[in-house]
Amino acid sequence: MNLSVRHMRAFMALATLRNFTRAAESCSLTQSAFSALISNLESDLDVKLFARSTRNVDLTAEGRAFLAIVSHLLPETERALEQMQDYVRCQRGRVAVAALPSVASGILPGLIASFARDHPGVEVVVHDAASTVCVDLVRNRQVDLALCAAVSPRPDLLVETLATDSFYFICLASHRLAGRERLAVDEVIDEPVIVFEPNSSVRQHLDAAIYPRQWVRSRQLNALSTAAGFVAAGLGVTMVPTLGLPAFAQLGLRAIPLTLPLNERDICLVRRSGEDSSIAAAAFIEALRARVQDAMRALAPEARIHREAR
Amino acid sequence: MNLSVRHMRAFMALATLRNFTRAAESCSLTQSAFSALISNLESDLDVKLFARSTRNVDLTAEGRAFLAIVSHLLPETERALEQMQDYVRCQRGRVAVAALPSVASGILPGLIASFARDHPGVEVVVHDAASTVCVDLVRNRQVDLALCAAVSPRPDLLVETLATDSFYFICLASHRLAGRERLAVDEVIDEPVIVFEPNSSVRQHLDAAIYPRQWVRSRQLNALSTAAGFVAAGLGVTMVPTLGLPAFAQLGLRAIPLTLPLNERDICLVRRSGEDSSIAAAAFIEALRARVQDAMRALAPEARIHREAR
DNA sequence: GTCAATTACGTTCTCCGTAAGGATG
DNA sequence: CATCCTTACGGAGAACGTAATTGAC
Repeated sequence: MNLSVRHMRAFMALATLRNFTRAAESCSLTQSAFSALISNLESDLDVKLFARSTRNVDLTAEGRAFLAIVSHLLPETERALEQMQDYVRCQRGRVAVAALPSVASGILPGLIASFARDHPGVEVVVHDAASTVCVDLVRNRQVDLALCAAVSPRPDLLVETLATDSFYFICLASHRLAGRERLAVDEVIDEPVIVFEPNSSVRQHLDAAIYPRQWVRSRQLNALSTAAGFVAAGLGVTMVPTLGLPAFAQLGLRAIPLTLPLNERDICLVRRSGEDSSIAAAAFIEALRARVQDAMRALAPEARIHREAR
Repeated sequence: MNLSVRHMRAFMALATLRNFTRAAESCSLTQSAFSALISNLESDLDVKLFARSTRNVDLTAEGRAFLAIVSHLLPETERALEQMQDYVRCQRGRVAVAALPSVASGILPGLIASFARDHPGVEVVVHDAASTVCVDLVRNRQVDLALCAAVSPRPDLLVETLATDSFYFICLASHRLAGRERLAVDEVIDEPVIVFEPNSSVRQHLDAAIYPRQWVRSRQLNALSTAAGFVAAGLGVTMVPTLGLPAFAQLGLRAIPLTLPLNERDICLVRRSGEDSSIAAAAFIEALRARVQDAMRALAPEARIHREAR
């Protein structure tokens, strides 16, 4: 016995309308095809479900029992199919994303908000972590994708550069370099700077950028916002990429574009290779590709000044 | 989309075994047919459910969602089909029977007990009522069948005589006729008898049997058991059919076969014509036909004496 | 080279629609 | 005779099996 949704729909139509001709219409079938369908259902179940005279159609006792069953089963089945269509239309699902703290705070909020508008019902979970942790989360299948700094190529990973980020020198408006439009590395190399922890991707990029030279370190901190407080309090200067700028958006601070030997820091999308993304994850990646560059441009102080000028 | 049990079973098999060849076997299909089946399911749902390399089969994210759905839906559907099979195998259902009190108390208990052994899960409901009420219950579809006295033929009723019943003269062992093997109507016509209510089928048959003559009525009662008490207390004699004898099975009472002009009282099966019985009702009727005569013979005092003698 | 899934292809069976048949009011 | 369900029949498409093909270890 191979009961199908078609069988149940036909049965329900006939049980409700008690008329083959109209039930057939409601199923978009000819009366004869519909008759055969019901007849097959009956012989498959090995039960007469309808007592039909040429003039009247009525449920048998067993037909009433089947009606009681199908009344529950059919809606449940159709709900299940609807649910699957929601996955296909990307109105249901789950995307887990690992991201560097700067990415998570800088561009994900706006991006997730607009993704949620297009795909209500899709849950987006964000893990913020350092680059190496992000990559491990991808490899362990704890997340669908990661947004982090460039990683060494591995056969099980698919890495794609989504955007490039550049660095800014952060100081008080009263600092001697505060009036400059752009700075070169040699102009700031002797400045004691507030640096971040060695495993942060910002620190790693900055260290690598001037290797084998080294920065003059005044302090070492963890969070961007802490560094912002220190700079605002006149306790030093620092350097951060565009994505880190929102933490420094407070009065009295200047962010000046900085030219480094290794000037661009890649923001990469990392996935497992040889594995298709879920529909929801694919849609999220599509949204990322479409909007990451714009989102980053919006964070640059030039853009901000431009916006304020309007 | 026409999801069927076959689809769900195939999906569950593959999701469980993660191997096309073995899943195909478990569904009694060749590997190629099974592959096509899964492929059709995917294209019907418009979702890739399995990520397959030539070496490995794994669920996709959407496949896992479908698994969660089907894990509930399939067992429920199979339970529903099982339930229908129970109706077919007559292990589930309901039979409503209307019967004369004498039938209900005389032969139905044993018959229902043996029917229940063969058909556990089938509920048998008994309405005991006078013949005319029984017939109305059938016509109003409140019961599937009635066991009652002969009724005047109607086009909407199907009447079948299942058994014939004969009458007995009931008296104390000390009564002047107590020693007789058989009595004729003339021998008891002048005896004041305890009669039953005019609409009882026993009364109607007894009155009709000697029409236009009439019985000498000493008392009029309703229940057989009441009459038995009266006779045992020496308050009179009465006459009942075989089916009424169990109520008089007490010490000191004699039941003597009586020959009346209208000697046989038909016990009829009454159904609605032009309508098939439910499977359960049909089985009950079958059991009735097979066992009613034996059940009635077992009630006759001759049989009882015979049993006691062994 | 072997195991496992897909593709190719011919047969069979099912499903559907047109059209004729039969029962009932 | 009009209505409504069933049966008859032919064609389109689906399902299945055999067998060849592709791909990964």
